[in-house]
Amino acid sequence: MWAFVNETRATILRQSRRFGSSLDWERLRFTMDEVSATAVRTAFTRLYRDGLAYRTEALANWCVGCQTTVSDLEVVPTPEQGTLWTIRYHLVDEAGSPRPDRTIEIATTRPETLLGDTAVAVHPDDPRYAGLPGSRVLIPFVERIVPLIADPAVRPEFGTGAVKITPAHDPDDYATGRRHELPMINVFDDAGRINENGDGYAGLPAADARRRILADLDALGDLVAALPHEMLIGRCQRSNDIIEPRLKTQWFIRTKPLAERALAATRSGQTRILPARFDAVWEHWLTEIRDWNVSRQLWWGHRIPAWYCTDGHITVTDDLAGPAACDGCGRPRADLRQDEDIFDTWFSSGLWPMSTLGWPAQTADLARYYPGSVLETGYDIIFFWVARMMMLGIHFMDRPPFETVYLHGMVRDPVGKKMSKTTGNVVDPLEAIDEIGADSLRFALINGNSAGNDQRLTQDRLDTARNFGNKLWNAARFVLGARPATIAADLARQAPAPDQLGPAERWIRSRTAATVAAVDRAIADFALGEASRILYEAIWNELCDWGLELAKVRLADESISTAAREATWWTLVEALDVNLRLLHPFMPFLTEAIWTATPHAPDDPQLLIVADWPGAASAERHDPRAEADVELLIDLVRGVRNARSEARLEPAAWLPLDVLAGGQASSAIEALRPAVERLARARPLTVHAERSGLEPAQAAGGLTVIGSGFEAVVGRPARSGGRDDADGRDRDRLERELAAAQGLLASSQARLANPAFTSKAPPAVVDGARSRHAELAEQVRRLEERVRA
RNA sequence: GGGCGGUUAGCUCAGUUGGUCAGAGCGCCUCGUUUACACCGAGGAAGUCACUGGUUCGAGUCCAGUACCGCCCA
Repeated sequence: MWAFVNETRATILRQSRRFGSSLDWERLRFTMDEVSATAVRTAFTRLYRDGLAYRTEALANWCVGCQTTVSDLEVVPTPEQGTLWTIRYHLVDEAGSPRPDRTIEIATTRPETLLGDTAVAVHPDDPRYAGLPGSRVLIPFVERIVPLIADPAVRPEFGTGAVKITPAHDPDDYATGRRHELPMINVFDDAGRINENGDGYAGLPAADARRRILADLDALGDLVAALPHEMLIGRCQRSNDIIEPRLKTQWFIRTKPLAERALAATRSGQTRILPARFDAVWEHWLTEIRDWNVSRQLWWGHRIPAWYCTDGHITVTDDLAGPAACDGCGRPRADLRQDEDIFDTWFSSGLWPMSTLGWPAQTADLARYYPGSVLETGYDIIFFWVARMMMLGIHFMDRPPFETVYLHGMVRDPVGKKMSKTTGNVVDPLEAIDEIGADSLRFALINGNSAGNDQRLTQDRLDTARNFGNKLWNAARFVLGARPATIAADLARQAPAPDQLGPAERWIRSRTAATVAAVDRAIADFALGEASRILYEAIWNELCDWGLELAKVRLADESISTAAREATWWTLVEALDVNLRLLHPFMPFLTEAIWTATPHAPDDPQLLIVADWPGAASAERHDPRAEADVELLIDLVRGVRNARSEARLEPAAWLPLDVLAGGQASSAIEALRPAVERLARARPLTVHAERSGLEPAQAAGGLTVIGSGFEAVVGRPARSGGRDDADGRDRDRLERELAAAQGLLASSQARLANPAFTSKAPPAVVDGARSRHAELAEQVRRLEERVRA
């Protein structure tokens, strides 16, 4: 057994390590460790003394395959096609003799259990059976005379409306039996065969007994009908064997008082469950909770520390050496017999938040780390584990074990099926990591996901994550390789000189600060998928697509000062540094590797994993002006690229660009002139303050680009003549743009024309709509002009 | 039977206080080997946000109901 444990443990640890789990490995624990044994014994002993653990004979779920009882949670109701038999029972007279003329037909799906019948029941208001309750019925074969009772739990519409009652083998019948104080007769043995109470059928497996009994009933003429019947069969979650409810003497935990405190903790907010919708599940389950059967007839586990003497006294002790004598009569240890059973594994698991910290000893660890802040686990384990940790933690520590319970969904296979070893659709983490890397697997799992929802793990997702890692790696390679020769390779990271920053640099810093704020907010909300998406976009679409491209222009610009080029580079290093810190929890290996190669500030640690999280300092870098300037550049560049592409002009050609722009737009373009030139492949670039400046280029057949705050004309290549259809395509493009803009303008018009909108909507929204409207109107005007020209 | 979740572009999925929210990745179409990256770059096409009604100036987003899929509990 320990060999198996060690092997499994090694696998789990290897997976965790390779997956990059950042854990305190010194605190590694296994529920069978000795520390845990003490905790288990102590907990049980205290529960017993508090009257919360008791031993009784009650109906338990018996798994023939596993040879143990299991908890209600481990019984899976499975729809199966069965048969509903109608059987005729004979009533008896006062002398106990059967009366052939008086019979009652009962319906059952399990005829073999009639050997354990101790009553027949009908609904008290069922007119068909009026007057019958109080009479007596003969159970065939075992020749037992049992009462015919009335009980409101009987469903008149089921079968004949009369049912046999087998309290030892059915939960409903058990309840009925308790209400009517019926005898409970167990007719099965541990192997699922009929026992000595089954008279002539003793020794037969249940299925055989059923066949024999049906045949015998038929021979007597008392098998009335057999109809197909869809029913729920309880099957063992572990072995899939049919669960046989049986009477067993077991230890139970009285859960009501424990559950109440667990509920109080979530209701008061002392512990919060995320996503909040699981509150309802939690409430329902803990409200309806039944006592917890903790006895298991397995040989591997924590043995129940209860001893019995021949008089039936019970001695429970947390002393690992066992009791010295019987608590009840003082009989010596030698006369005591320890309970054969062990505890349900969830009993020791339920103590986890305490036992791992040394409880019951009042250790420093316990004082320091209990309660923990967040428990993160799958929603399928809320009852099994979360509820038990909460109940036991609160009972023993007076405080719930965690402040937040964060529940995630299941990872499913590409077609949405639950991964299972028997289906063979499991993704082996180690294989996936070998193939694609731990960071990719981590990122894929986090990225496409929202809280508490299941997700499919597909190759696409893994590829996307890997490509992202590759993108970042190459971006970092570029940044590190672009270091100006004037900066020593081993120089400590320094902030870029503020007076050397251009709009592009200020834009990067501003956007990076925004990323920090957005990621912080998402993480605070436990929106981890959202956080990863923010980083994906920030790194790929902002830093790489524009930040690096803009920086390239300056870094290569010999006409600006060395100090300016250095500032640009330090800006990139800073942006990289911040993004690496933010991304580290998601992709620890890659970010650590890159960061190691990146210049560090003097007070930085050696490793990223212990480096500070980007803080408030970055928030001060918010720069609306720079953002507006670069947004204008992006609009302009995109517009030009679009026009050129739609007209199918030679991509590599350098074409003249005339831009009409005033005020801030004009100075933004001037400040970013080399960038606009290079990114729009525009040369010469001329900025005009007057509309007439565009006329020559337009007259020469240039492509018009209209954006918000500017209008531009891309010069046509000189040699385009003959069968070139660029004119037509360009006109098509402008007409499409015009149609789209007119559509937007019309709806904007309609909205503003509605007095209810202008009077009731918040002023900020109305103002926004108005300026948007003005912008659209301006664009439409310009487009119309061009289309008509 | 009760409860919950889902239904958004061909596919897989985001969209957290109702107002630039109609998005992303992949796929698809057209280009492209400008010294970070073809695991890439530029451009493009593509959705009556399941359906019906309601609340609201305004609904993918809130409410009610319906249909289908899935899960949990009995």
